[in-house]
Amino acid sequence: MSLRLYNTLTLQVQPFAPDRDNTVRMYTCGPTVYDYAHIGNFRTFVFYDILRRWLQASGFGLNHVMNITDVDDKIIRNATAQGKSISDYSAIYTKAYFEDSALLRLQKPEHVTPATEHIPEMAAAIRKLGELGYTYEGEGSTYFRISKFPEYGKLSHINFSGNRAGARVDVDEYEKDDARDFVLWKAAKENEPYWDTVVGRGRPGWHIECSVMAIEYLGDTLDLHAGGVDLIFPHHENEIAQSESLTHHPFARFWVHSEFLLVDGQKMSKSLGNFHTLRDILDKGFSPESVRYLLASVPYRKALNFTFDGLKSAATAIDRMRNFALRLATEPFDEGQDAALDERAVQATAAFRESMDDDLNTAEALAATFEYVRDVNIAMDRGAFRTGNRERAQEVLNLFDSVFDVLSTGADSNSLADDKIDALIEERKQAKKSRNFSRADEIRALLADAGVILEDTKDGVRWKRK
RNA sequence: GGCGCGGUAGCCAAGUGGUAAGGCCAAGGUCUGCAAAACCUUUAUUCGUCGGUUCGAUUCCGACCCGCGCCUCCA
Repeated sequence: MSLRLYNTLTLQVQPFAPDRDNTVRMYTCGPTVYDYAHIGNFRTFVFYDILRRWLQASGFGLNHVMNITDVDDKIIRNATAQGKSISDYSAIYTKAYFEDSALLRLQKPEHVTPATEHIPEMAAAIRKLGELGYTYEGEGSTYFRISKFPEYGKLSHINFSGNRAGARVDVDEYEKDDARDFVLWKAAKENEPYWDTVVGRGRPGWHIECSVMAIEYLGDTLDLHAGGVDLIFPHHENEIAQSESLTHHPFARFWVHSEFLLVDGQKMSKSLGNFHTLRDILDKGFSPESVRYLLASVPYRKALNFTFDGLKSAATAIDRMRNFALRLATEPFDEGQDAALDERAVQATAAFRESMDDDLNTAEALAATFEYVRDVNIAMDRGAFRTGNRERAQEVLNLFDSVFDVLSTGADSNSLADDKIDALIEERKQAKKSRNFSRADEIRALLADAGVILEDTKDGVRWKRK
C-alpha cells in the first residue's frame, strides 16, 4: 500500500499522490511572529515535518511553502508598546522561531514567505476580486462577500443556512454587511503601519496572505494544505472562498489538520500557568530531541496531552534506541550472516512503512521499530547476530531516524575530545587490571562530569555522550 | 444551542467482529569488581456505563455519563 491521508474536505482517508510530475505542492500555515512559539504551535510544526519527511520517503519531490505572518493586530500592539517598528519587532521572533525549529530538527520548507514581502500581490488579488464582484468596501476597508460564494462551508462542513442574522457584528473592529464576511484589506488607522496600494492605504487581513502566496509559488491548485484544526474555520474556509473565487479552480486537493495539544489535560493558557515555550522546557533540562519525540509519537489526528512525565518517558525511549544503535555500531559480532535476522529486518521495514502510510500512524511505526530492536537485542545476546546482518539492521534504524530524527545527540562535543576520552579509558583499563577500582571509578565519574558515559561490556569498554 | 473528537493497564498509547501492539514506570531475576546496557518473569479475563444486533463486540447500533475542541483571534 502507499500513502493514505485523512482529508478534511471529504472526511475520509484517501490515497495521496501529487497531481503531476511527482512533486507535492504543499502549503502550511506558519507562525505569527508576535512572541516565542509555544509547545502547542510546535506540535503542529513537528507534524508538518513528519509529513514532509514521509512524503520524501514515499519518493515524492517537495515544493513546500510556509508563510510567516509578520503583520497582525498583536504584532502591531506589542511593537507599539515597545516603541519598535513592526519589522524590527517581528524580526526578533522570526529569528527565534527558526532557532527553535533547528533545535527540533524541522526541515526548512522550500519557500518561507513573510506576508509583508507580498503586500502588492495581495492588493492586486483583492482588486481582482473586486472586479469579479466578490467584494465591497466600507470606511476604506474591503470585505469579501460570502453570499457570492455558495460553497462556503464545504471544508468545515458547517451549514450556514438560517444563520444569516443580518446583524452587523463587530469582529475585526470594522463594520460588515454579514457576520460571515471577512476583511480582505483593513483601512489605515491612526498610528498604525500601512501600505499604499491599488486598494488604498492600509494593511492586509489575515486570510489573504495564504491564498496569494500559495498561488504565487505553487499555482492555482495545491496538492496539500495543512494547518492546525483550529484553522479549519474560519481561516481555511476563507482561503478557499478567496482563492477559488480568484482562480475558479479547486484551491487544494487535500486538507490535513493536526489536533490540539493539551497540557495536563487542559487547554494551554497563560492564566492556568501551563503555558510552555520550547525555551522554557529546555531550561528545565529536557533535550530538544525528547520534545520532538513526544510531539511526533502521538498520531497527528489525536489530541496530545503534554506532561513533563511524558517528556521523561520520551527521553528514556530515545536512550533505548540510541543504546541499540551504539551496540550495533560497536559490538564485534561473529563473521557470517543469519538469513532469518535479515528477513526480520525486511519485515520491520515493511511494518514501519505500512504504519506511516496509514495516515502517518507514528505510534504504530514506533512499535514496529521497538519490537525489532528487542528481537535483535535478543539475537545479539545469544550470539546469533553476525557482521553480515549489520547492514540491514542499520537500514531499519536509518528509516526510523529519517522520520523521527532523534538518534544523533545535540552534539556539544566541545567538552572533551575523543582522543582524551580514549586515553582516560585506557588508563582506567590499566587501573582495573591492577584492581585499583577506586581510580577506575574516579575516571568514570570524571568522564561522567564531562557528559561521557562508559559501559563495560564483555568485548571491552564503549562510551557515549549524554 | 449547533458541529465535531475522544474515553483501552500507574502514565502515554496502537488496534481489530474472533478473544488486548509498543514505550515509560514498578517488583523480582540473569549478567556484573562496581555501574551501565541487554534479556527474562510479573503487571488490563479486560477496553467509560447500560442495553441491542451477532455463534461471538473492546471493535457495529442506541441511550446515558465524563472530558475536550470549534462555532470570536488562535497551531
